[in-house]
Amino acid sequence: MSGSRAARPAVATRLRRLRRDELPFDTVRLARYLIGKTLVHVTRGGRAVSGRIVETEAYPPRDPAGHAFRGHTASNHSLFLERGFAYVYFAYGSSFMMNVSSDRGGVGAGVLIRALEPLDGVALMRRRRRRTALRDLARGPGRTAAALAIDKRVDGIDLCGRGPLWLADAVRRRGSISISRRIGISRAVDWPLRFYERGSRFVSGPALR
DNA sequence: TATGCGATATTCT
DNA sequence: GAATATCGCATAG
Repeated sequence: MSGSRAARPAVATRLRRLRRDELPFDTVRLARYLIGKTLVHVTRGGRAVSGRIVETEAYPPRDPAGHAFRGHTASNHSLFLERGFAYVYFAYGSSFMMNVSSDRGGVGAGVLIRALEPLDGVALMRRRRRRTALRDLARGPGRTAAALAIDKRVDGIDLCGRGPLWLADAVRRRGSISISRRIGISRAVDWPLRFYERGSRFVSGPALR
């Protein structure tokens, strides 16, 4: 039931925030780098919700499947920021999705955050996501945004700054990284640009192994 | 577990 | 008007 207010200690708010100079410029390297790191969102009331990043997808410069492919527009502006900013968009009439901008300013590229292993604020995530199993709270990009209450309001925010949404160090050493094709796209479908922690039950897509 | 399908809003054509 | 970096429910096996 939702009455589990056994407030677990907030792990993520004690983690060191990532500095921009630690983030790789290269989109693929950034996508790999982010596996195992922590994403934290503190909303009104100071409640922290966080998770371990277990799945990412790279959308490098000149990628036909990337939202920046047709050039700079008002809606994809955040993809053109320097690395470490949030690009949030709304798709399919129901889901927000978050990217971490990559590469240098003026270059449109980013890393889609596809799945998290919940850490802090599980009760709050459950409330936002309805009665869902722990495994499904943030398994998929739309679910991740919903669980963390990520929407257009945080588009363009600096994930290496002092704002309410940020990237932090890993809570523990990560497992090895597996690679696959990306999910849900129709162009450049064969490019091996999806990365996930091998064996994690919190990864989206068909059950692994 | 796997597959299929409808819903839904924003963006670009 | 078409397409979409998805989700949740339904159904079958």
